[in-house]
Amino acid sequence: MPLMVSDGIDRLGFLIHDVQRLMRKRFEARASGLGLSSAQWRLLVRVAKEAGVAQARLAELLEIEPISVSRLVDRMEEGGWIERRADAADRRVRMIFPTEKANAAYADVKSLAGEVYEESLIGVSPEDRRILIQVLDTIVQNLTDGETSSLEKIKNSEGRAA
Amino acid sequence: MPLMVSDGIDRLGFLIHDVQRLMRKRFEARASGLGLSSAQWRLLVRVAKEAGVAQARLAELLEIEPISVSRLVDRMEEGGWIERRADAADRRVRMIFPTEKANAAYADVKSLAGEVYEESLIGVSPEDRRILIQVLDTIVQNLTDGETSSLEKIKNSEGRAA
DNA sequence: CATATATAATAAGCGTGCTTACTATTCAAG
DNA sequence: CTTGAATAGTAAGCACGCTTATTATATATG
Repeated sequence: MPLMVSDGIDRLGFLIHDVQRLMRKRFEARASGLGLSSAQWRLLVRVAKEAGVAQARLAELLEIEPISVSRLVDRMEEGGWIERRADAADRRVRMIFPTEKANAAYADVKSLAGEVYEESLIGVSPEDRRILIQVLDTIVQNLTDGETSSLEKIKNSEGRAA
Repeated sequence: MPLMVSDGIDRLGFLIHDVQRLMRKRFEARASGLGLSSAQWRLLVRVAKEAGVAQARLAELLEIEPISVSRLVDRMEEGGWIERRADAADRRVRMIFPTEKANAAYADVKSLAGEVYEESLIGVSPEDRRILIQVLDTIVQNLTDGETSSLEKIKNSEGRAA
């Protein structure tokens, strides 16, 4: 018996899930005074970098559905973080701008997120941190392109079975 | 200028979030035929390993709130995956058992999860996989114990300010 | 111009997590 | 036994993701 490796890969999904939940929880505990959730923070980062962006474009950037953006923007508008403005050129479009309040909070929340990351990584070497980020990037890529992967490909080739 | 490293740690939260969402999506696309969501799958793994477990204990194991277990179990009972039984010794307790249907599906879903993990990790060396799991374990530990970390400690010491 | 198709945003309703508040039961103290 | 605290589970209602369907506007084509 060749020393079964038991590398823990079978726990990958559980681990990722736990890490995501714990990091979100920790972040929101810190940012609760500001009234920003982590989802709202993600959106705000995009809007800060690209003021006036349309909701549809935000959905693409955040890789969530337009309806999710719609309701997130609802609450953030109520919270005074962003404002919707009409686009003169295309009346279907709502352009999203950060408010003064958002711009003022931006740096603070950014460093706050950094604190959470540092707490997460206590005891992890710089080299392992580098590998972590690199592997996570790879996973995102593996699961993003294709988007349907082998399953769909099999389905698509079924037409000419014989 | 000493070659700014730009290690991408500032993206850690975004990356973890994306990976979790993409893996869940991929898993649920595969398992949709079975009618099991990833949350239900996580619960089922625990119940399969520890038949008769109480809901409160499940909440501990899964590290979610008892009310979340309650509603998850509601839907899984409706779906015929588990059943609640009364505990003769303590009438407050509902013991959770997997059904035959659950036991039959267990191996299938397990290998299905394994497929998703493998797809995720295409192009990642065994050594980097090992480091990934190890670092994720460390992060969970860092964010779990303490549970409140420095913030609460500061709060607790405020009583004797002067 | 009229009609068909595509796109931007929203509405309705579900799953899974949460917080807060409640009921039922158990257990400890008097 | 009775009172009071702790525990197991649930109810109600919110945030954020989703799917599916609808409305308003743009654009392409007859």
